[in-house]
Amino acid sequence: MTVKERADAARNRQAILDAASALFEKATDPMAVTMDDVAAAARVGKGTLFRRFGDRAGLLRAVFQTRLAALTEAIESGPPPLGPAAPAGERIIAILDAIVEVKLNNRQISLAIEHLDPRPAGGSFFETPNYRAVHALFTDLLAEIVGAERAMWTGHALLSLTRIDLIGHMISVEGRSGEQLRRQIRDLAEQILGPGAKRAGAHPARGGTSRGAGAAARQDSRTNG
Amino acid sequence: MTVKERADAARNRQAILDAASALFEKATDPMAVTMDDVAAAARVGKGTLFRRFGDRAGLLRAVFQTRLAALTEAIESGPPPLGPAAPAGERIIAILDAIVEVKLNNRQISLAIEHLDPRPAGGSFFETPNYRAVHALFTDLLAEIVGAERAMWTGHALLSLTRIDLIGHMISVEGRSGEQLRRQIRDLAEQILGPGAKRAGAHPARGGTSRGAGAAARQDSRTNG
DNA sequence: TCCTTACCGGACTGATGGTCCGTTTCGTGC
DNA sequence: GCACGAAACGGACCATCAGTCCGGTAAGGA
Repeated sequence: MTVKERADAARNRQAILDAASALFEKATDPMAVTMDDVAAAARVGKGTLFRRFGDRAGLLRAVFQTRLAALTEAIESGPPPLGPAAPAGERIIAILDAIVEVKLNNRQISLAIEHLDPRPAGGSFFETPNYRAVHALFTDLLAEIVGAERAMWTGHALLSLTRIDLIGHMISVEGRSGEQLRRQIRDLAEQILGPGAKRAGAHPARGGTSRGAGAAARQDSRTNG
Repeated sequence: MTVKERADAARNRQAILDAASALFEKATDPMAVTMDDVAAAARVGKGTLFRRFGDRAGLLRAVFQTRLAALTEAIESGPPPLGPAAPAGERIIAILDAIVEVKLNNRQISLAIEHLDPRPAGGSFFETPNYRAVHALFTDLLAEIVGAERAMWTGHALLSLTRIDLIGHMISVEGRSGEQLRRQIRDLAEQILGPGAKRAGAHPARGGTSRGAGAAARQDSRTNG
């Protein structure tokens, strides 16, 4: 971003994102979409593909990021219940639910992303910028509800309810509906948050993120993927 | 098992299991242990390896099964709190804790198993005999505690707390101790089970698994892997 | 001891992520 | 317009593996 991206480069980036997006949408098995497929569909050489996105993981994350744009925006600066003005408990539940919704609408890509090899240094999904950001936000919000001591772990636990392979299994194999599922997650989350959920953080300090809540909430909260 | 396995076949099977076991133990990255490595270490040809175990997944499961033998036995017919005589709530928590323990003691293999490609039909980890069995058992026990309606989902939720990638992340990246972690899981599980945990199923019908509890408890409960 | 049959092993294949480098295109200074 | 260096392009090429094939071997019953 220091210098302007060349026109052909920009064009190709977009072509690749579009092609990949379409391919994953169609695919019934995300692992079946190969890098060659994407390159071919985008009418671009493999070299180009890899230079722009580094590796398969980079491409997947880039594609997913576009699907998250709206949610990210809503969390960062939208109105309640997703936005910063919402009471902590409600906000957590709303975000959790929104994450599930996005994942359901983008099942293949989500699956591919959560299933990436933990091999490449710092790639274990939990170290993804997306995951770290939501988890940081959750930790922050949870501190008010379950106490700082349990906040981090509770954050992980809540997010683990949204894992796409589990969700996918319940839908495909157990025959549940998306609605049913979201309600169940919601209910369990409420139980985990406990009776304190409705009380705590009922009204954050006027005028934005002050207090401790600032630390995590300030960093961009690209959503968990 | 219809006819007796030939002597050399048995010898090779054992050699392969031992070699694989050792390799995974040593490895820092489970995906780095290739089938060729295993074959070489076991002093056996690849053909032999694949005929015996079918594919990588089969080998991994076979190896893991050996690590689970004790726990499986304890759950199926051991004394409380793991065995059938324990009150449902306590039993669930004990099993959950034991699963975490086993996974921690076999981190590499666990990681490899939970990270298998969902591609091959019926391979999504949730459809693994191991997972299905524990989940069935949990569902059965949970019916008494949270009601039949929520039993299945609660079972999944509890088991998702034991996923090795999450656990591994908390230990390696967040620097938690195994003890700390097990306590946290235990606490959260108790909260999820709710106040009913201690009450329900306090004493199973005398003389073994009668009533509804039988259905799932009866099938061998190789533990979640 | 002989013969059938299951077993063995390692060369070979196919798929795929990722690299290399000669060629092409962009964008800027003249 | 034009020339030119930098940046981007593209697809042949490479390395790595899971999984297959089949000629050779040896277990173990008759």
